[in-house]
Amino acid sequence: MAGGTADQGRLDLDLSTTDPIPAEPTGGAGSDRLGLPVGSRVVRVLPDLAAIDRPFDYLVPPAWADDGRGERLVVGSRVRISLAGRRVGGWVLEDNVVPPPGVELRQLTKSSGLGPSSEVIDLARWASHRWAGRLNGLLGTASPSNVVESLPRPPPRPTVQPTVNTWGMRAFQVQQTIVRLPPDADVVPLAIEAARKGDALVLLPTVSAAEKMAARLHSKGLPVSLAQRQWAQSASGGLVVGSRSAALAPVGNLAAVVVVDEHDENYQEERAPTWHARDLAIERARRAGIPCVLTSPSPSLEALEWGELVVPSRKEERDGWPILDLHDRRDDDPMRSGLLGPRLVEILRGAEGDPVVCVLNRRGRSRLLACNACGSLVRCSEHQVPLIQEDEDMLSCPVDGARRPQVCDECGASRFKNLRAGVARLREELEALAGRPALEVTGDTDVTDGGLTGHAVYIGTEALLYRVDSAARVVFLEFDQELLAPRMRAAEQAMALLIRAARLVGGRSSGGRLVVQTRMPEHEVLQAVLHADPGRLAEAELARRRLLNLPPWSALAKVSGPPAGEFIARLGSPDGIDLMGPRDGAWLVRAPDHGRLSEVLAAVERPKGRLRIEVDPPRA
DNA sequence: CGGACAAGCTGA
DNA sequence: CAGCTTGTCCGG
Repeated sequence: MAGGTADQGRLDLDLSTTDPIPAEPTGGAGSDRLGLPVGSRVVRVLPDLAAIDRPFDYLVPPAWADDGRGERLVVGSRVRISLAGRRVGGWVLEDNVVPPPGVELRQLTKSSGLGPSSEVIDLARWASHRWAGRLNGLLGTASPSNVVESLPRPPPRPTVQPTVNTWGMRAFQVQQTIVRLPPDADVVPLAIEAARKGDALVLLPTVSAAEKMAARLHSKGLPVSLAQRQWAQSASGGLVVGSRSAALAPVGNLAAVVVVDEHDENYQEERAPTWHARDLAIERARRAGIPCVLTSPSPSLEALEWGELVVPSRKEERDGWPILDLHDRRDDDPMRSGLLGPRLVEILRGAEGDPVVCVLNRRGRSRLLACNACGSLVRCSEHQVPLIQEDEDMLSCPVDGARRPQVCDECGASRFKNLRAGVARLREELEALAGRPALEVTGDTDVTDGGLTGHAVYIGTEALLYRVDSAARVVFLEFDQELLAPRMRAAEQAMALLIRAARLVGGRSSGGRLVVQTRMPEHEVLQAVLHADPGRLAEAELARRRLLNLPPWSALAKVSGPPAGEFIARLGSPDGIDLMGPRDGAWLVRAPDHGRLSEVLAAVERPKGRLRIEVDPPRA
């Protein structure tokens, strides 16, 4: 991203730098001065090499003008170039440029077919600035995996009946809508409504969800293509369905965008740049002036801030959430009960149906302590996170390291119980209690295509929720570590787990029931599910973030890697920017908004080395 | 990224 | 000081 902002007043330390000279807007006059044949065509090409984020100029071979290749070569086209003696791929970023004087141009080696449109390239440029990363990775995501020489004929416009669904109709009445749908709601009507607008993009959090959606829309006679596999067909038009990467897919004449389950963390790229498909979809729709509809059972704060909330009827929403059984572990004898509360016995024996899926997250190293006398969790009164027992009688806060004596805030007792237990032993206890075998599912348990079947009781981490297709009951053995995880989005992430589980058991109208063992039954995540009212979570979370000046009230970036200190030093202390850290070698940069954050990050000359910048850090 | 070249390290 | 390793620079 050479396009640094001029108003940042970056010092020119070295006047002899050979930055690429921007093309003169005056056109190709004076090419004789460069020793080029008059009329030669020069294009600016970005190499497809991870380490190079700078374009180079190449001559279009004159012979291409005669055989049609020259005409097909446009901004976005994939080409092969010779760079520093080897052949690499690249994208044409600009056409008819005036090369900087004094360099001997090489010719393009080969034309490799179509690439992203200039609209998508501009969108990718925006994203590379927004998430402070390189352009070529985004262009790779936006490009076909094989050479596409031409596009198929656009599909005929389907004739689609308007939906009779109330929220389906309301969704597209304004340009920016977030539709809050219960977990068991079917979003096909929204996709169909989008198809009525014209060519449309439908995003889902995973490839398999996208495949299922595509199959269903196809069976309704709609012209569907999967963005991942059918680049050319997507580019020709129709309904384009895909996961995160589809935010950059070509779509004929894009007329509407739908993002299903926008709260899902799969929409964010894990590697830097940590771009978010929901935000990219929003920006894409905004630029095109077309409607964008997001859906979620529990919309993110970002989505709520962005669009107009559409809510189904109270009855429809309530029926679509399962019943939540809260097992308050504070009532249990803290000396004797482990992770298996007394009320689980009947469920594990199958009295309420099979299969029973038991979830226990072992992520995180910190132990969870509960008071032996009153059963309350031991946590920091300031940061609300669980305290860690460091030595015999001192507790420390993982957020700021403050230490305090080992005394229960609630009742003054000083003996605590470690709530974490070995999972292998837990399975045995589970089997003993259930009176039948239980299957432990770990990351490397093999799963047949259709998901796990054939067992009555499963135990595993949250990954289990992605391995099983349906369940009679999902039991969260220890949910408090999710609620209290020392991460900004812990509550939303805990909610996402419950949504996932809700889909396995179905809505209350069809008998769906979740079981959560907790010592915090009043927590807003649990209350929101209990009352099938996600607004309770959003309201509490928004207030909490406001208090701490966290997103969406501000914008964050995490800077890490060996050169992070140098980067932060070069950043200085610009207006409105807070620096926090270092913590484990990483700094947090906070700005009032993303515009300012991106601007500040782009103004710093990056020190060399493995610097990692995560805008909207997923684990902050 | 990967090649070119320069600057450091080692061993007789 | 040759011969090798490690680091830095740069590509049209």
